[in-house]
Amino acid sequence: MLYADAMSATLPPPPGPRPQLPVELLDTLPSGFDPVADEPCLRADAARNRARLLEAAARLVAEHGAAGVTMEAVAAAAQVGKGTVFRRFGDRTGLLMALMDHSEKKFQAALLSGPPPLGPGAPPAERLRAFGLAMLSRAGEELELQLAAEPAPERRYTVPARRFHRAHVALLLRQAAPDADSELLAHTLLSSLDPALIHHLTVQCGQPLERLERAWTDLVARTTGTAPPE
Amino acid sequence: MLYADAMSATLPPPPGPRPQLPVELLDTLPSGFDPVADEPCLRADAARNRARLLEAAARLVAEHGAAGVTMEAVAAAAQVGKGTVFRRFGDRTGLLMALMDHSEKKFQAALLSGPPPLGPGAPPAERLRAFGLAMLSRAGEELELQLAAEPAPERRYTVPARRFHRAHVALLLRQAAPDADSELLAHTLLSSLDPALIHHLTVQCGQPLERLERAWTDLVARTTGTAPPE
DNA sequence: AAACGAACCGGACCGAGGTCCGTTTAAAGT
DNA sequence: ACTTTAAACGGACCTCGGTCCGGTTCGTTT
Repeated sequence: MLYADAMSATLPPPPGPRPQLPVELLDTLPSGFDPVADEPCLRADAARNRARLLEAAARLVAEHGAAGVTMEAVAAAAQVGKGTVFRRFGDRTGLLMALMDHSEKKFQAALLSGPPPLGPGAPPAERLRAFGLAMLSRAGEELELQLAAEPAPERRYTVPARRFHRAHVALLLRQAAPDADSELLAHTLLSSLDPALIHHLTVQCGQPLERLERAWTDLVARTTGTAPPE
Repeated sequence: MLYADAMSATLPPPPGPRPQLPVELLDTLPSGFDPVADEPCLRADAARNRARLLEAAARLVAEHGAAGVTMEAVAAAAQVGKGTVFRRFGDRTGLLMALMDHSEKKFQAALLSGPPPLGPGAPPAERLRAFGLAMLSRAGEELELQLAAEPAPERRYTVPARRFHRAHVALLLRQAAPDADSELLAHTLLSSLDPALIHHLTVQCGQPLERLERAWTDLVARTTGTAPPE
């Protein structure tokens, strides 16, 4: 199942060789859990600092907004050296994405094994519709973080979370629109849920979320050729 | 005509009040041309430095790629102070976009008054198709620059060039798919021509441009409900 | 021609992301 | 307990985008 690949960690294993084990659930599970991958098995101090850093970062977001999350500030707030932040999260984007990891993993779980129509059980077109609505709803909550966490253009489409979403949408499309290029069409559909676009439409243009929801529903109907639900 | 608005200059007039005159063609015309707008009427030294800077920037792109275009390097190469670069172009993104202005203006002219199917005269769905193919072709040429010129997420959808494209696509959609939310659908269609996506698919995934072209054609057909041209 | 003011110039300066490398330390082996 | 080693640490350091402000220049007005 190619889902597994996309489920992988936010941060690519930076140092050392790593036996392939894509699924990483480190901070929802007791440390030392994973019997195969050793990447999540951080040294005691490293794990402690990682937790500290995430907590500090979250606090900074709450207090000063995402723009206030400076690598130096996070390091200071966690009483840790700056280098440690970069070693753990790679770069600012990595840190911000790690901050959203919980929410993302929960979402992915809902897609894979939650109740329909988001999870399996509903017809593909309807699951697609539910997917978009869920994404819009998520954006409503952590839009600022999603914006701030946007990686450089060259990396944007290789972010694990996005690859997962793409694989999910492509899978549904393959069933709902068998004659289309589901891979590329998945890209297109996902693009219309881009946080930057949502921000532009809602915050900058003052459009209500409902309009975006209607547009998504309509888009799904058009591309899959199914009739829109009234 | 709401085209006019989107045709406006790459850089918003930073200092002083400006009588509304949207169309700006400054560097294709002798300076001092515009009888209404005074923004393009730069002082002699300013105009000279602007030209120097653009030339220097273009040379740097040619020699070291877009990544080599450092504001300081450009300033040095143009034998000009760093502050001057920022005064003229606002920021790095502004400079890079100015570098693409010629090509963009030509493209816009082709859309507005060029020969069909890109220009007026062809049925809307076909013009849409031509638009996407033209965008893909353009991306093939100056992809690197387009990537480097990508603005921050909050500004991405307010860039004049993009607003123009959006208005154009929305106009065509209003005819080709009257029952859709043409504004939002325009956003969606445009997103699938995003330089970052094109880069990802062609450079990183090695997909041939033809596949993207087919996907675009198919997408237009699906969303407008018209039959795809065989 | 002289004076005037707005626009422009330039480079010192700042903040933030990211790198580097000498030092420390956790944990595995003896 | 002692050695060893790979990993983690931390903060000095670098680069680059962006700001600021005192000095200069262009174009105009009298």
